[in-house]
Amino acid sequence: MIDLELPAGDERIADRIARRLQGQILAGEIVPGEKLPSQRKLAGSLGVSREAVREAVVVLQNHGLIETYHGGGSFCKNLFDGFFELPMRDQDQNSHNLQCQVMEMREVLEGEAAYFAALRATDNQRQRLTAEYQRMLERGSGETTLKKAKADLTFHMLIAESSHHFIVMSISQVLYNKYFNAMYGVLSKALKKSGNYPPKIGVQHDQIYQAIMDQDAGEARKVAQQHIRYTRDQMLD
Amino acid sequence: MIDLELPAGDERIADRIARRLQGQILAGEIVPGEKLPSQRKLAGSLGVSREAVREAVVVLQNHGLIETYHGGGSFCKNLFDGFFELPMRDQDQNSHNLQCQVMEMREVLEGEAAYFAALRATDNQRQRLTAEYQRMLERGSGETTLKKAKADLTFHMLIAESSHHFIVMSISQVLYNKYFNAMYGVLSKALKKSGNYPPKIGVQHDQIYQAIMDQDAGEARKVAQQHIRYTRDQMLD
DNA sequence: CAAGCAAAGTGGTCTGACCGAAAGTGTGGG
DNA sequence: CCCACACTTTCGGTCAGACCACTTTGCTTG
Repeated sequence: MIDLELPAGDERIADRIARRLQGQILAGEIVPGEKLPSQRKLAGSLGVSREAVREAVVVLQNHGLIETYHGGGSFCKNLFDGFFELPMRDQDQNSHNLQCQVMEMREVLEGEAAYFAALRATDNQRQRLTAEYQRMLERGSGETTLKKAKADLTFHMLIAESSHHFIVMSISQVLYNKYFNAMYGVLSKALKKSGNYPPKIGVQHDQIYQAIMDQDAGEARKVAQQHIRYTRDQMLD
Repeated sequence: MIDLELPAGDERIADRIARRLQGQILAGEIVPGEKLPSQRKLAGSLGVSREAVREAVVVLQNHGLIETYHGGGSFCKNLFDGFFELPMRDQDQNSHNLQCQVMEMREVLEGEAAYFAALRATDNQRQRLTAEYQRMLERGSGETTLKKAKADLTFHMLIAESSHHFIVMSISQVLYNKYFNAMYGVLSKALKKSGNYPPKIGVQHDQIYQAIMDQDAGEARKVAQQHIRYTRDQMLD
């Protein structure tokens, strides 16, 4: 029986197993495509119950490290397989719902961020905003959706920082960090609908940029909200 | 026994349960911080084994939606917890700057909360809102400022819950829990200026209440924002 | 009213079992 | 010799019941 008592004893056994297997995968002891030992064998060799192993398997599934087939076994996943199909997975009602909620929050949040950024952005932040905006213009097309999404995120995050508003910034960070996938999904949907990056989005980015530069806070809020609302509408059927 | 056969039958039961619970969380049926039914009760009410429920719980844990404690139960997690951590002493809560920012955030946040509450509040929530509103009316004066602040908080939190908007609810909770002192400070200042509880606040509460009851979402947002803006103005010198 | 203790509630783990799907095995006929 | 078919084994999915450890609750007692 293999010992896995190394970590603190107050950790769930399933998590210890999951960590152990994940370590083996990352260390290359288990190669992508390779079949894992059956749950019963793992349970036996580790000296734990099968349920503990099963919960560990669920953890690794959710981490995207393994795939299991009823009657077939569990297999180490190639992390690059399906890497480019990420946006369309999770097309269930829940993720659609979450995407809606994120965009609804962004509408007011980025409105405020733009408002305060117009009022309080420092010269340095104005320069960085200009630089980032130029980069977005130059690259324009010919980029992957993912890169566009990241550029979009950087632009909006810069605005949030420029707002000098602790709470707006904090919420923006959480939203961007935790729900990037949801936002990315929105962008993908919008892209698939209109064929390519809607030119209107470029115009809206320009309006936001100009309003902030002109220190026209009210206008900045208005166009920022319009921008998010437009993106959200693109997503809806 | 509750039916969860809706999705394709080839999906694991645990995933169906996880999706169901996630839906309830996003829809605001389970509020951040709220305790979930015990695994045994869930298993019983859904007509499945406890192991299936346990695996669903593991899924939601990995999604960061719930937290479970040995012997304590599982709780819906507030995803925004811990992100507003900033070295902040208690007296900082009285800083003019922070109070301003809290009220600025509240203005948009409670606007949205009222908007969605008008659209989606359940009958039960309408009743509770009515009851709470009645209590505020009856007690009117003769209370300490602290109690008024708490009643105010309860009223607004009830609206946030009625929004059935996971993100709006989460942010409201964090704001109310973390910055209650700051909000209390605002109210104190307003009180000291005008001598007593401004009657206009009562009128505004009534407007918000009525708009939600009338399911007039746009009006609800407008008057809620006016209410916060008015309170904030009272605070300013 | 407070402190301490017993009971109930709850998650964590184990055992054993059955089902259906997939994979492996052997046998028969071409 | 190879292929097709049926049988057996293996495997994951689900269920039932049990026991342990920890937390919460509530009641008793000082």
